[in-house]
Amino acid sequence: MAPPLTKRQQQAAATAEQLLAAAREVFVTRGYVATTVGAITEAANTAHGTFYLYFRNKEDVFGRLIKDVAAEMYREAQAPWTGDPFEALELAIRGYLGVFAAHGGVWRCLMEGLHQSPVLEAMWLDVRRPFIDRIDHNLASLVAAGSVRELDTTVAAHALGSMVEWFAFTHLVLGMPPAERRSLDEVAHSLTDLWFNAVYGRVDAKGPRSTS
Amino acid sequence: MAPPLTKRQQQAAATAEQLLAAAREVFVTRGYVATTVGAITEAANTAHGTFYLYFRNKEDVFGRLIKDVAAEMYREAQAPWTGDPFEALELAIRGYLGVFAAHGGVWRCLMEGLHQSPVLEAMWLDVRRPFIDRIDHNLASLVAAGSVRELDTTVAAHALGSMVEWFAFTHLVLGMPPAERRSLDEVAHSLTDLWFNAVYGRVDAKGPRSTS
Amino acid sequence: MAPPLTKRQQQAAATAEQLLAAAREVFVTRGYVATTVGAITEAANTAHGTFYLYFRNKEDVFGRLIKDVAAEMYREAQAPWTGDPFEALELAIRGYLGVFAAHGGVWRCLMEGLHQSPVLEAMWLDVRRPFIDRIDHNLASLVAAGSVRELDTTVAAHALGSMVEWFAFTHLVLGMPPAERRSLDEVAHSLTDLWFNAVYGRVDAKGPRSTS
Amino acid sequence: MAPPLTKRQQQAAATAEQLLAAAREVFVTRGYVATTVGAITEAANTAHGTFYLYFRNKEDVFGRLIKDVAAEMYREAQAPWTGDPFEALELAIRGYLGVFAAHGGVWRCLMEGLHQSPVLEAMWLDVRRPFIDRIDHNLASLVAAGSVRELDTTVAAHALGSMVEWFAFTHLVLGMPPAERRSLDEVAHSLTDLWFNAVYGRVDAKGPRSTS
DNA sequence: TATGAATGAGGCTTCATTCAT
DNA sequence: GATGAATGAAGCCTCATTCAT
Repeated sequence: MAPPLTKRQQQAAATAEQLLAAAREVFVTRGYVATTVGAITEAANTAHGTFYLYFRNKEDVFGRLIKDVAAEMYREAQAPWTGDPFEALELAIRGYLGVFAAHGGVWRCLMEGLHQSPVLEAMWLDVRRPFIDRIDHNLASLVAAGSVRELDTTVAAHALGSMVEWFAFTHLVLGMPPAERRSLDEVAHSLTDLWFNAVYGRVDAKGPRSTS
Repeated sequence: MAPPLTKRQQQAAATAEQLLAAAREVFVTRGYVATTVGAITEAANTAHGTFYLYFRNKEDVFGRLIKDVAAEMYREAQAPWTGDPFEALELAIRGYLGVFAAHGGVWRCLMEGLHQSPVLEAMWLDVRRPFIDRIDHNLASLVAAGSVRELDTTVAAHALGSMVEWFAFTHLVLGMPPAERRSLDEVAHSLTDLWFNAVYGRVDAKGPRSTS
Repeated sequence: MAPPLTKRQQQAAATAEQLLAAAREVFVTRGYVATTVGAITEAANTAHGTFYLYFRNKEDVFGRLIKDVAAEMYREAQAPWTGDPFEALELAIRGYLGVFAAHGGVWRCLMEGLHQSPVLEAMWLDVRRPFIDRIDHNLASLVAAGSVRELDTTVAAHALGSMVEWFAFTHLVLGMPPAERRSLDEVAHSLTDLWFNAVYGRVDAKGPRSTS
Repeated sequence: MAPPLTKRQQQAAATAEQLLAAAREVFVTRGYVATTVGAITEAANTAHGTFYLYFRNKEDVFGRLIKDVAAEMYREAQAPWTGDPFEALELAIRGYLGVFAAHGGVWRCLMEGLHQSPVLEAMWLDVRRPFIDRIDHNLASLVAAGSVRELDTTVAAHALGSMVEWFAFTHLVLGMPPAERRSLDEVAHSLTDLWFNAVYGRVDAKGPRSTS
């Protein structure tokens, strides 16, 4: 099954891995812009030139890292979404926040790199898309089933995704105040509450008075 | 009251203004990282060295710009919030989106610069705070008045603010798809609908199952 | 007579040939300086290191190529030089121009490489020498036979050789204007006319004034 | 008349001159390809970065040098071309050879650089053109006056120019044998003799027999 | 023989910052 | 105040060459 690797190929793979790991390390600690190829090779204990055997440049390594890391993160963040809707949602949001808290450095770097090249921007949007699409799909099912009011599911999916994502970023990565005084569980509960009402709410546009 | 300015001081003030304007221009078109002091002085038609008479470095000018520009933008984005709650909210959100659409370059640069130094990060959070605080305050009033259910108004304020902010950024600045097929008004309406229900919703956690 | 080659030796010879052919190809298309060992091995479909099994470095391969290629070209350019002197000369010159036109890339590279190392310079001069010597020899015969005036045949040989060579290079390789509007035959005729008169001319230094 | 230069401008001009002189020195001794910006600034006793204040890169300095130096050389090589035609021609050729002998290093470098970029190639052709044009023009006058037979003056001008140029290069710069045993005067005389006969010759194409 | 991963020297270019004018 | 020439550190990238497999 596994292609038989020669010793050379193993060596090479190991070097690539070493560089990738070093790159991740350096990116996380110094940020995207401040990271230099020299810093990466130094951390990887390889010659400077070795880097260019495996990557075209900084953007290139970062791109590969994004694909690996971000995909892994969005995956990790996806709870099963079965059983009681509220609980399922809460679990998912809690998972997402957990990932953010655990991989803050990566996330911060990703958010930074995003601005440094159209390629990385596109890459990020690509990695993020499935996450949003999943929300969209779920909302569409609910609307189709008549469980929730008519709504523009695509905009809603992006908006709700953005809510959690940007809240998580500003609080868990940038460390804004509320996060400090509340547990992840409390925050997750609040976010779920908002999301849940935003979706299942029956308040019509003319105001709260008509609420059942 | 105002101390009479000497000719020199007027000159100096004019030069500073010139540099500031040029910096804004350059930051917006090239982005934070790609902007160089040389590009700014060139755009300002001043000598390279003149820059350092007024600013310590790039971070310094940018900091001053943030204070001016971002504050102005968050201010511009604030509708009066009177009359019918839904309409007031919609107006506010619509205003916010409008500002984003109009000043995309500034926002993009702001979001980018944010990641380039702790000082700028703090500055951005400072500029942003009043915007969130205002939401928090409004929510708190509603809760106090019993108009809406009990909720963690601070977390909610951050979450809702994040929702609009990050949605606006990804769509109006990065140009994600939904924005292309919907008018600002439509998007504003959808966001308002979500926000409104999130706040005024009465769906309790155990509820939706019974609504289906 | 020929020592029977082992399988290995055949292999090796084939590889060397492959590299040589690839080198020629690459040199012609990229020029001497721009050619890298990597480009050669890539074109030859061999490992990078294999190159060093057969050549010391770029200069080395190029040297061998010169010997093969340039000698072949100078040979190709030599018409038999029998029969009517003018026609023989014209044929020879026409042949020379033809070779230049056909192998422009090789010449260009040769002329370039020439400047990159004393060794290559000497090599080129060596390859070129027979070509000049032949002219010298022919001129000497003519002088000895009294068919042409006394002249420094060696200088004349170099001068006339240079005339054709450099004209051919500037026009057929660098593409200077006259070449574009004249056929090779026309140019060859003009050159032959000049050469012929230069050699067979009887105009003495004091003469032309009386011809006017 | 002279624009009054401030001290600063004088300084700057001096630096530029320093760099230019250093560049010339380095180019001549190391050749075009082997010359590095670092070597130039070192020779000029300036910081590495200073170079880029005055030139875009190596090609750029070289281009400016060509314009200065080569033009100067072609100019120096132009004798008045009056009085006795043979003597005038001999003088011109002698001057040309003298220039080559004196500025061999520059010429060698020029011939080398020529191959390293289309821009430099074009530049060389431009500098050279007037030299060829002048010959063409003179030949055309002679033909018009009936002093010489009908001939393709343009091709002849290029050919004769090439003869002297390439002979000079191979002998005075590359140091081919004949130059070592003959004085510049002797060589000039031989070249003039060839040129003169090539132009004023009346030998018709069918061979020496019909010569007057 | 052949391979190709690894090395590291070397050249290029940009720019923030200083300082004499 | 304003100028702009000069500096030199810092990053980028390429390649010739070696050597263990």
